[in-house]
Amino acid sequence: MSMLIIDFETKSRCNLKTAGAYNYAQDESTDVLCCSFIPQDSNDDREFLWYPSEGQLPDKIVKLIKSASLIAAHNAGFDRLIWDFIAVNDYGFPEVDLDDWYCTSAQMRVNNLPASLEDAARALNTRHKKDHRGAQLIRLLSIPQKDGEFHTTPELLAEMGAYCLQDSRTTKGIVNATRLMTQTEHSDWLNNEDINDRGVKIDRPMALAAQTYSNDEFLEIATELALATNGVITRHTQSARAAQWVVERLHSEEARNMMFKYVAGEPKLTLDKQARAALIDADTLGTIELPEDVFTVITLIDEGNQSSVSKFKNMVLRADVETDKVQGAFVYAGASQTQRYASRGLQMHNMPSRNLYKSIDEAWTTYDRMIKGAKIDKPVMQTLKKMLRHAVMPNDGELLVIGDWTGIEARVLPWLSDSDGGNLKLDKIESGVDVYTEAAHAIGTENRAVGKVMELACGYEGGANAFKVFAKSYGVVMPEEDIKPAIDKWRLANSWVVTFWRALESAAIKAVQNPRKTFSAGLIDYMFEPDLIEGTLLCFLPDGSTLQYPKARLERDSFGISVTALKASVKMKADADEWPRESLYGGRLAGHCAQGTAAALLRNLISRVDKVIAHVHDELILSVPEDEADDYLLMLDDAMGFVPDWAEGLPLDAKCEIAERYKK
DNA sequence: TGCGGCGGCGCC
DNA sequence: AAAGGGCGCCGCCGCA
Repeated sequence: MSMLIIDFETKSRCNLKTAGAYNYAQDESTDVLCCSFIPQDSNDDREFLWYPSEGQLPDKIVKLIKSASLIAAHNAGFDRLIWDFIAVNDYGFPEVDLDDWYCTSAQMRVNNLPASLEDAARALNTRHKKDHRGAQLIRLLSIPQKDGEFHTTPELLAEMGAYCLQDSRTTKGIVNATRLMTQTEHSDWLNNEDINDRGVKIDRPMALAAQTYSNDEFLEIATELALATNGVITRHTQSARAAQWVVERLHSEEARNMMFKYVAGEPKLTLDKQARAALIDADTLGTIELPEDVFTVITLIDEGNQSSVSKFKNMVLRADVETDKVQGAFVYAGASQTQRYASRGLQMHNMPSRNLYKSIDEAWTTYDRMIKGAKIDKPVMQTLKKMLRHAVMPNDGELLVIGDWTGIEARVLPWLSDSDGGNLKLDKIESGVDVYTEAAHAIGTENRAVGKVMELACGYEGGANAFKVFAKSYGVVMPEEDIKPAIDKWRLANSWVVTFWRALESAAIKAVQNPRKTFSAGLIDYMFEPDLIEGTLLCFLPDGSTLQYPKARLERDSFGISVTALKASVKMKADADEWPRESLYGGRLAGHCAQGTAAALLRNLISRVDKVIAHVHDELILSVPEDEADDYLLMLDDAMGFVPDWAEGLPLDAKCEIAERYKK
């Protein structure tokens, strides 16, 4: 295998960040500034740099490309588009098959390292100092200047070339300091590129109308806020100011206490959604009395705080002008701890799903009003929020087929534990026993909601805090002194999971103590590889895929020894000298294994199913020709119920439906 | 003016 | 045995 690392620097009038890579690459103003080529082989120190001013790509580089088995780039999705849309047509670059692309950022993510070149290099200590000049050069050369023209200074271009080469050297460094993607990972990455190319069609007129409504509403809210607060608060987003303003106007200690949340044990003043709900509820019940202006302010902030509405804006900015499709929304292994997918740009993974319209007819009624610009139900922001999913639509002449796995993680966790108690739980789930009611009984209550909160909050070693967070969102109230005993009772009734936490933790510790030997917990295997990334703890999931914990080591704290490792998702602070770390206690390991295995199931499903346009962790969305929708529905139902060889004994069940619009 | 940190909010 | 975990985006705010 010979890999050629390439890197484009480009310029454009199109805003890459807001328009996305697909629009950027196809914008007529987009052009190449330079491109670097470096073989990945550490024994091969050739380097090539090409500028468009040299004319067509020289033969020796064309030969180099043709002799390479893979073309690698950091965020190869971007370089692939520049290559296909610009370099092949304008500069004689040879065509490269999709299958021959390789993404080094994806390689960082499968190694559980930060995705960006800069951060991956910092985490690996291969390059410490942030390259401010690089960012400066991008501002100088890649975007139009104030006069609307681009700099063409040869000196600056030469500096950009050097910067481009340096990036490729850094890429070569991090590629060779970490594990390459396996064939399966590479093929899953390619499947993701396919989905990104396909795109998600959005309803442009509806998204545009939504923006008009929300702009008007934001203005109105701002005016009323300023009026109610004498100009102290001028926007609903001024959270610190609003919290201060409100707390100063509360009469009772009890009311003020509702405005504190605890972060790492420290009390913090907040006027977040839960604090607002608590204040309003207590006022309604009469246990506290809110001054009228405070009530007004809280209500206004509630109405304004529908951040999801900004997705309408993203849809319009990112949709292709001709096809109305948003491409490139998914990131393979974007969640590096668990290898779940992430979604960016038009973030498909956090569309509002609660308190939506009960029937699609109600949604269509609102839709008609929106398209006409007529009045829609108040509060306006809530109405728009309800409509957001429906702005995602099938391709022309097609229908959506949506499938949703039932309680996937609640099944995966007991299955992974490979225990009698876990199997009993699976049997109950399969035979339709209501596990929430049962959990309620286990802790001595008939209240099913309490049981639900216990099940959701406790599976990953969550304590009283976790319980409270879930309890609030499900409207469950439990006296403080009852919480801890309830958790203890739940753990007693689910001792298989407590055993599994301890087993995972112990296997991880033993693995680090005994390099290259395998230690099991349930269906999970751990092994420590001392020569990978300063020592990496490998976690093998049942499908053979791995979760990685780089720079793993044993650390002693007040409770004893535990494994700690680099935490990719927390950004290293500018003045820090080591990348942030995390402690791998049993509950956290269990969470990673359950999410990771669910993600493995989804990847497996995606590799078997055609016409996928989107997915949301346990949900798959296809766009299929209308007259084939019934067939695809049956197919998807089968595909989602199919249990791969490696998952024998795991019951899978899905709800699938045909829909004219995306919905919950 | 640009940035990094942080609070807030949405989802599974 | 203490600990929910995993994300991305938006806007504010303080600092350089």
